[in-house]
Amino acid sequence: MPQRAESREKVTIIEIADAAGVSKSTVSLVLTGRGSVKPETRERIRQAMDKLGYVYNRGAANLRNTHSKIVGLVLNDLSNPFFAEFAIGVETVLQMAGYVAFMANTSESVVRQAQVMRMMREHGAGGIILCPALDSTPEELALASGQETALLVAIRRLPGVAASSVVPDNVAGSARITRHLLNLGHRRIAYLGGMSSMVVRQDRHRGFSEAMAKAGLLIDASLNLESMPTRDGGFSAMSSALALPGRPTAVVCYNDVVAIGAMLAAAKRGLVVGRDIAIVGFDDTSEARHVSPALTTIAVDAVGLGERAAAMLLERITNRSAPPTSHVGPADLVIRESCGAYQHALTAAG
Amino acid sequence: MPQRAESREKVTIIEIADAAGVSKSTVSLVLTGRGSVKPETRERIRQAMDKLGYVYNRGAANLRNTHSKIVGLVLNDLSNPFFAEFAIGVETVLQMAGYVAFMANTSESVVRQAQVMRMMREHGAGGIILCPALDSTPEELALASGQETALLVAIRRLPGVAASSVVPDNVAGSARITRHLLNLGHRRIAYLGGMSSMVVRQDRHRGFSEAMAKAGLLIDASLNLESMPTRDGGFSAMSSALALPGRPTAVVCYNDVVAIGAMLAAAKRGLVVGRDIAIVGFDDTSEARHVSPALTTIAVDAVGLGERAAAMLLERITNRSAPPTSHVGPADLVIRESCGAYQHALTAAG
DNA sequence: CCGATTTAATGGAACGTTCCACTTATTGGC
DNA sequence: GCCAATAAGTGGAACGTTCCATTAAATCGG
Repeated sequence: MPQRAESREKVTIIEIADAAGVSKSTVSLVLTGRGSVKPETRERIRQAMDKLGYVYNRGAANLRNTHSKIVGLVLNDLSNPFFAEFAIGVETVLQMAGYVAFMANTSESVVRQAQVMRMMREHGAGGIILCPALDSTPEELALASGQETALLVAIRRLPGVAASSVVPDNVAGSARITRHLLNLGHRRIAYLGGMSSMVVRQDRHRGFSEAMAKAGLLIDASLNLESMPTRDGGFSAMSSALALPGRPTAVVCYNDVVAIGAMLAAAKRGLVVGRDIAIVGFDDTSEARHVSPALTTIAVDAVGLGERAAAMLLERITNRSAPPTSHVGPADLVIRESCGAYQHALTAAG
Repeated sequence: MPQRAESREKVTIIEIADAAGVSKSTVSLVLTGRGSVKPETRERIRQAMDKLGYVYNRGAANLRNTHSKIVGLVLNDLSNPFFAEFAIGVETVLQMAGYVAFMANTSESVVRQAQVMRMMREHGAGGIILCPALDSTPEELALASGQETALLVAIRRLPGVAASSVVPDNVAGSARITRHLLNLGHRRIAYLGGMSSMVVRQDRHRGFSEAMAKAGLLIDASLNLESMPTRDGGFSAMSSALALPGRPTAVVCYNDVVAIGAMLAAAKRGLVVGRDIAIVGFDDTSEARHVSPALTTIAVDAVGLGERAAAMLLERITNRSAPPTSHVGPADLVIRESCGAYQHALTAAG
């Protein structure tokens, strides 16, 4: 009866060597596939490993190697499906390359972030993909990741940090969706949600402003409303917006979850979204598709960004001393119901 | 200017010792906090570590230790918000205890699952929390986790595997929501979605059957419809159900995502969910709350299950040789709109 | 002021690998 | 049949820690 694990204590390369009647060096050779070993011997060693239930000890190997096949993935908010999808993309590519991911969730806490990054370095991670927590500073990150560990900052750009980066094209996406509303005839457009201290908000708002300016429109300062980037935040900011004397006819939201909050607020006031008012989001999370009316938004392909991030990090890990690179991913307009485009088409046709 | 990382190469405990004028043993003492070291000396060592940018090497330490502070978390479907929430719960407890999680997503692939579990063991994980991929067999798992690595199976019960387990009370939850529909006067109730090979489906369907039997109702075999546990699966299964000669007046779905698919199918046939037909789910994902009409479902507290799983695993890791334990979490009825309870109350009152 | 105890610190042998420098066998060219 | 080249395999010194057995110095009770 072969293939039976029957070990009590940890079985090592040396016991395999004894069982197969070779030296530990030879076992190491078949483990790493490096030297040349007679097929017959290789087979004998393989069988000994199966029989004794051998488990390769990467910790010990890395002690000599330096090359660890571990990558850290630090997420600011795993409960947000957008980041979950991003993580899936990252993981797929890493697994393909034989790497394993240390995944951690910071819940927007910079102290947790520092903790987990330190942990990852201590475990010998060759690189870290970081979606930084809200108040991350470049200084912190500089010392949280030494030059042993390649750093890649994703999703949230972090000016002033020497690392690779992967972000969606927030400016272009925001400009795109704003133009869409302008094309539908809207002139009084609000920008709603997110705090202006957030870099992503700054980028998206810039896209909005540029599109408005290009259309020759002034921006009414009262139509720029901040909020927490949550459903509740969107709800209350939208409530304020609707109480304004000059109520907007269209609203560009910071992201989908804010937009959905805003939609609820509008509905509560008896407005039919897509007819009485246009509301659009950003991200194209799966919720955007299934909310009613379905949300017009900007798709940024979270999975694709994750894959790209992983690929770029691996490149930088293997090809050490390559300079940090940046990638800006596409941001595509997805027209659904909440912008009233179909309503509009109908009116125009009839 | 203190606190400056200025290392080119990896700095070790020995260099710290030299810099602080002590032996490596003393540095190890302050690192582990074990022996008694003069506060003054401790401080000197701490400063040397800061100045040289020392990073503790856990791989090397574990070589002696055996105790690794790594726990693996293997998820079958991270894109499902339910598992993302579960993961958050797990991670919170692990981080609190100074552990770090190796998180991996198998996308229901048993070969990926085997790969990542092997990887985790190779990295010296002290335990693994596993949400098993669909066709996992007890045999595979037995050899995928040796007796070095404590195994805890979560969410999906796996009969015949010697491991701790944490699952929600699927039978009771399903019975509960079925009784709710019976109380609303429904008699012709379908069970929809999931494949009957899935243990979770078996448990949930059993709860359904028992509640029906207790109400003295026979189950019409044509009203037990399988489907993939996805939105599309729910959609097509519901379409078939509606084409049936004796159409059901209520539908108990395998989970929320199937239920949402079913709702779409019903809406497409011109039925108003919650008035013309009752549809209920299971899990209480965040989508259930925000879909329209809001979904009546069973809440199982994914985060809580995750926390519990992590706590139980840690217990078993530290208190080695403790026998495997099981936990069955609560499953509470959440009444919203899709079951028509409000409609029903209205009718009853008027 | 002595022996016993406590405190503070130290070498050095593990831990399980890799990999370099070697040795032996085997093969090939001529 | 000889030399060179290749194939197959081997010891032993790292790698960065921990921890046991010691030592040296300080403290203490009587």
